[in-house]
Amino acid sequence: MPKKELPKTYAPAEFEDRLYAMWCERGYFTPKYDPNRPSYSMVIPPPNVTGQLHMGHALDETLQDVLVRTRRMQGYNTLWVPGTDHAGIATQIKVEENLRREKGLTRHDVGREAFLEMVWDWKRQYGSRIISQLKKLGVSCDWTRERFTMDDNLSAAVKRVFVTLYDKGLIYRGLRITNWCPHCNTALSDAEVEHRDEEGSFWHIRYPIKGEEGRFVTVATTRPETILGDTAVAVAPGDERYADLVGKTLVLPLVGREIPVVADEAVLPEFGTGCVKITPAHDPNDFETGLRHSLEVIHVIDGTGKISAEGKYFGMDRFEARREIVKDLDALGLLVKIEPTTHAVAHCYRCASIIEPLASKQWFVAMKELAAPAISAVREGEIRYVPDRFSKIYLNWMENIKDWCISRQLWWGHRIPAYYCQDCGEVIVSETDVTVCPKCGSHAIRQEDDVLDTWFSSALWPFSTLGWPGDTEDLRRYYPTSTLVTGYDIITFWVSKMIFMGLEFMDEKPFTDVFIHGLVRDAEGRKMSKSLGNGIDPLEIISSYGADALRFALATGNAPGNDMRFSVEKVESARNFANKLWNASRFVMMNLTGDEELSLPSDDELATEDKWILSRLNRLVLSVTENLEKYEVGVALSELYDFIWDVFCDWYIELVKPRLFDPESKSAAVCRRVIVRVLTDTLKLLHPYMPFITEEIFLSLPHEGESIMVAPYPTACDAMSYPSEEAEMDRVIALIRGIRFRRAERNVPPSRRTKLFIVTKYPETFRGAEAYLLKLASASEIELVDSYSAEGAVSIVTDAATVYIPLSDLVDLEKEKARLLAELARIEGEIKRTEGKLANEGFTSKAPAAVVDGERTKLEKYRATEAALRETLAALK
RNA sequence: GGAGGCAUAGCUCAGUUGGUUAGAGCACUUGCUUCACAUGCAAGGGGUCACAGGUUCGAGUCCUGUUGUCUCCACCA
Repeated sequence: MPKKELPKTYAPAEFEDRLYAMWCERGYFTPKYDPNRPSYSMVIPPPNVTGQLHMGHALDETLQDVLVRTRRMQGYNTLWVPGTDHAGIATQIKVEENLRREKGLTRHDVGREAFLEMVWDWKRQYGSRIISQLKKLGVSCDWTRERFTMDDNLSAAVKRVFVTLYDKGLIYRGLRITNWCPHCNTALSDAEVEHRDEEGSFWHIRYPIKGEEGRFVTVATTRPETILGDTAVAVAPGDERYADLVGKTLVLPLVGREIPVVADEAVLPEFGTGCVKITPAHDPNDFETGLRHSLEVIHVIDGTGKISAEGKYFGMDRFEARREIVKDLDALGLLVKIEPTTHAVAHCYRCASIIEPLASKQWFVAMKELAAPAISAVREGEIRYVPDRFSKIYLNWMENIKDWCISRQLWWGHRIPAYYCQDCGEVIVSETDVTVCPKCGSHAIRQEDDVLDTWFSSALWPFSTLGWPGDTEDLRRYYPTSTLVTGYDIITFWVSKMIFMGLEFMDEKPFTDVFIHGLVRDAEGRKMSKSLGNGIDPLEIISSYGADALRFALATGNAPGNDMRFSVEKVESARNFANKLWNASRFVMMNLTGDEELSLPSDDELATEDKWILSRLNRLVLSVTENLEKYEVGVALSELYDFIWDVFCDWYIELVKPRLFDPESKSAAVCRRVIVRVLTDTLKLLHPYMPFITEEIFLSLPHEGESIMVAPYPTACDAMSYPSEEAEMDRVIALIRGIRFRRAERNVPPSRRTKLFIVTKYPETFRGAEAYLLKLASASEIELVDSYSAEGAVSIVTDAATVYIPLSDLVDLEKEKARLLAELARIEGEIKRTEGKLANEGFTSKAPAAVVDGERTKLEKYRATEAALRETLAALK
């Protein structure tokens, strides 16, 4: 392998795109299936096809890529399926807005066919944008398997599922109150509605009792305009105040309709006036009440939010009508009072319009039967949420589930495969187009106009992307998938639906682990949003700092499931880390001959610090691997950070510089092999997090294989464990730190090198450490002595050694004594505490042996330090 | 109304089944143009782990309550 050199500065823009193109060209992202190896598969949570990459995606994809790249290096058949979602409402609204802006037209002006063609055009134009943005992040999805929820095969899956559920009686069509958005002009599922507390008014209105001149019933309402659709007034069954009213007839003000007073258990006597006006067509509770009392359903507001009831208010906007009606009631003397109140108002999650509850015919999935296995799969641990607390959220929702409204009055989406015979009224549900009525033979067939909820198709994503309803190799190899990575905000929308659909149609869970992460917030903790304008564009971060720095910033410093604050400072810090690694690698390369053997030297050739770093590396491998198994992505990464920066750069490299600067020596040759191994293994561990920089360095180092991406992941082994060398180096490091501290405290300039007199019971260790002390502790000379007169010297006492630095000009005898006494007092405190612990029966008998041993070792060290301190103090007198 | 999260250094956050003297990054102080890196090196200061009880040999960690804060769910007209 020829010697290569890295450019002086870390400039990610110069190699990230090049490396990504190389990986793609070589097909590394596409698994080469080996039946003897286990599979690890994931499906991407499909971003909206017309969307743009935001920080939430960046976090989600980074975490997935970390898992996938690790498994791939570990030798699994690793598949990560990418794709996009057609995102019904979001996409349709975008195209509609475009149409209005450019041509001043609505979708109705151009018609269904032409409009859909426009959406497809839009999709063709912008659908690849989010994909290319994902690629900038470095994600290792198998692009040969890219899917779209409206691909032919995925649409076929949707039809198959719809028809099957319908045939089983689990899909039905019914008149229900649905959340209607007058702006988007469609029904919404409960999940698509956001409730916000708002200031409003409580209007108390009198309804005259028929035949009893001057007697009224007073109702309280927050929506007086719905009075037009009232078909009853209800009171609580046991309410004595109104017991005599039940069964009487009221005359509806402004309308004149006669309506009954009924007793209904849904009424809370203590709330409002205890009398509730019932508007079955425009309120979910009232609808239910209406069913119980066979009340008429009278629509008075249409889908655009305008009054549809004949009469004075016809055609008015609902809020205008409200004002008019209140005014008119007041004029009639029927308005008793207006009470200010706060109440939850439903808004469309897309356009924020106030939702109008509307009774209409919609398609529903009956959820009870489907939910049961989905509940037990999680309850029995077949599917595991990480962190576990999210299973509570899931179960709570699943156990209280209501039927799922799946029809949407949109054009963009999967058109419901139901057909109506115009002649005999037959409803036909079929996977194939229907042109003839099977019942009456009529050709007057019309397909349902509505399309399905977007989540209907994404619920099938884990198996539809693998080829279902076909019987494919991919399904056999990669289903169920291993891990689903997503944010907690989408558990009820999506995760839950995949679970019951997977169990129903595959007879098997769609994934084993659900790894949940939090939301990315801005530096002030606010949600990033377009309207606030506080969003940070991941692509801008990538172009200024590199994808690796962004990935690092997102993957570190927060625990699973917790929200994180994102700031440019974090990215800068990540970039600095990359730069550190870059420069350490440059240093290593500068000192290589380029033809180093990649095997490690034998044990007896290794220096103490070599064994120390190899042993530390071995522990790092173990710990990083274990943490990744537990999805402790952030912990694993911070361990890598500490190892690379503190252990490798600040200590190992500094320790071995003298050896490397004498390139002809045998010792240098040994060191070169060790340092290449340590750096390479560290790069491999880091690669899943920072794929680009690690690849760029890996390829510049002497290496085996053509890419770090497909290099085997390091494994820990006992042969690489050197506990006694670790202990030895720790003694030396502790002493060097002590010397540096005292020198800094005494303001000894770095240029002033000093002789060290060392008293120790580990003479071999410190004789062997002479070179380290000369270099890292600004020593001019080392002498091991049996004792030393402390006068005129600064002393450093550790449990392993006492060092005296003759600095008579800088030493204040009294201060030195006071310092040693303070140190002694502290150590004595520690001894007392530790002794107390060890004298405690309960502790020694109940605590684990390792903990007790730890305390004993500690005590020994304290005692050694105490003895050394006393000796030094004695020598001072 | 129900459920859940969070509360640890000036700031942002780690702290994995309870077990050394509670950690990191940023910020701060001091000293360094040391030939990989000033996007750096060395050293340092800084915490009553929100509060009150409890369990335990031992609690930042487990339990109960209180306070503050955020989020989700929910039809009180």
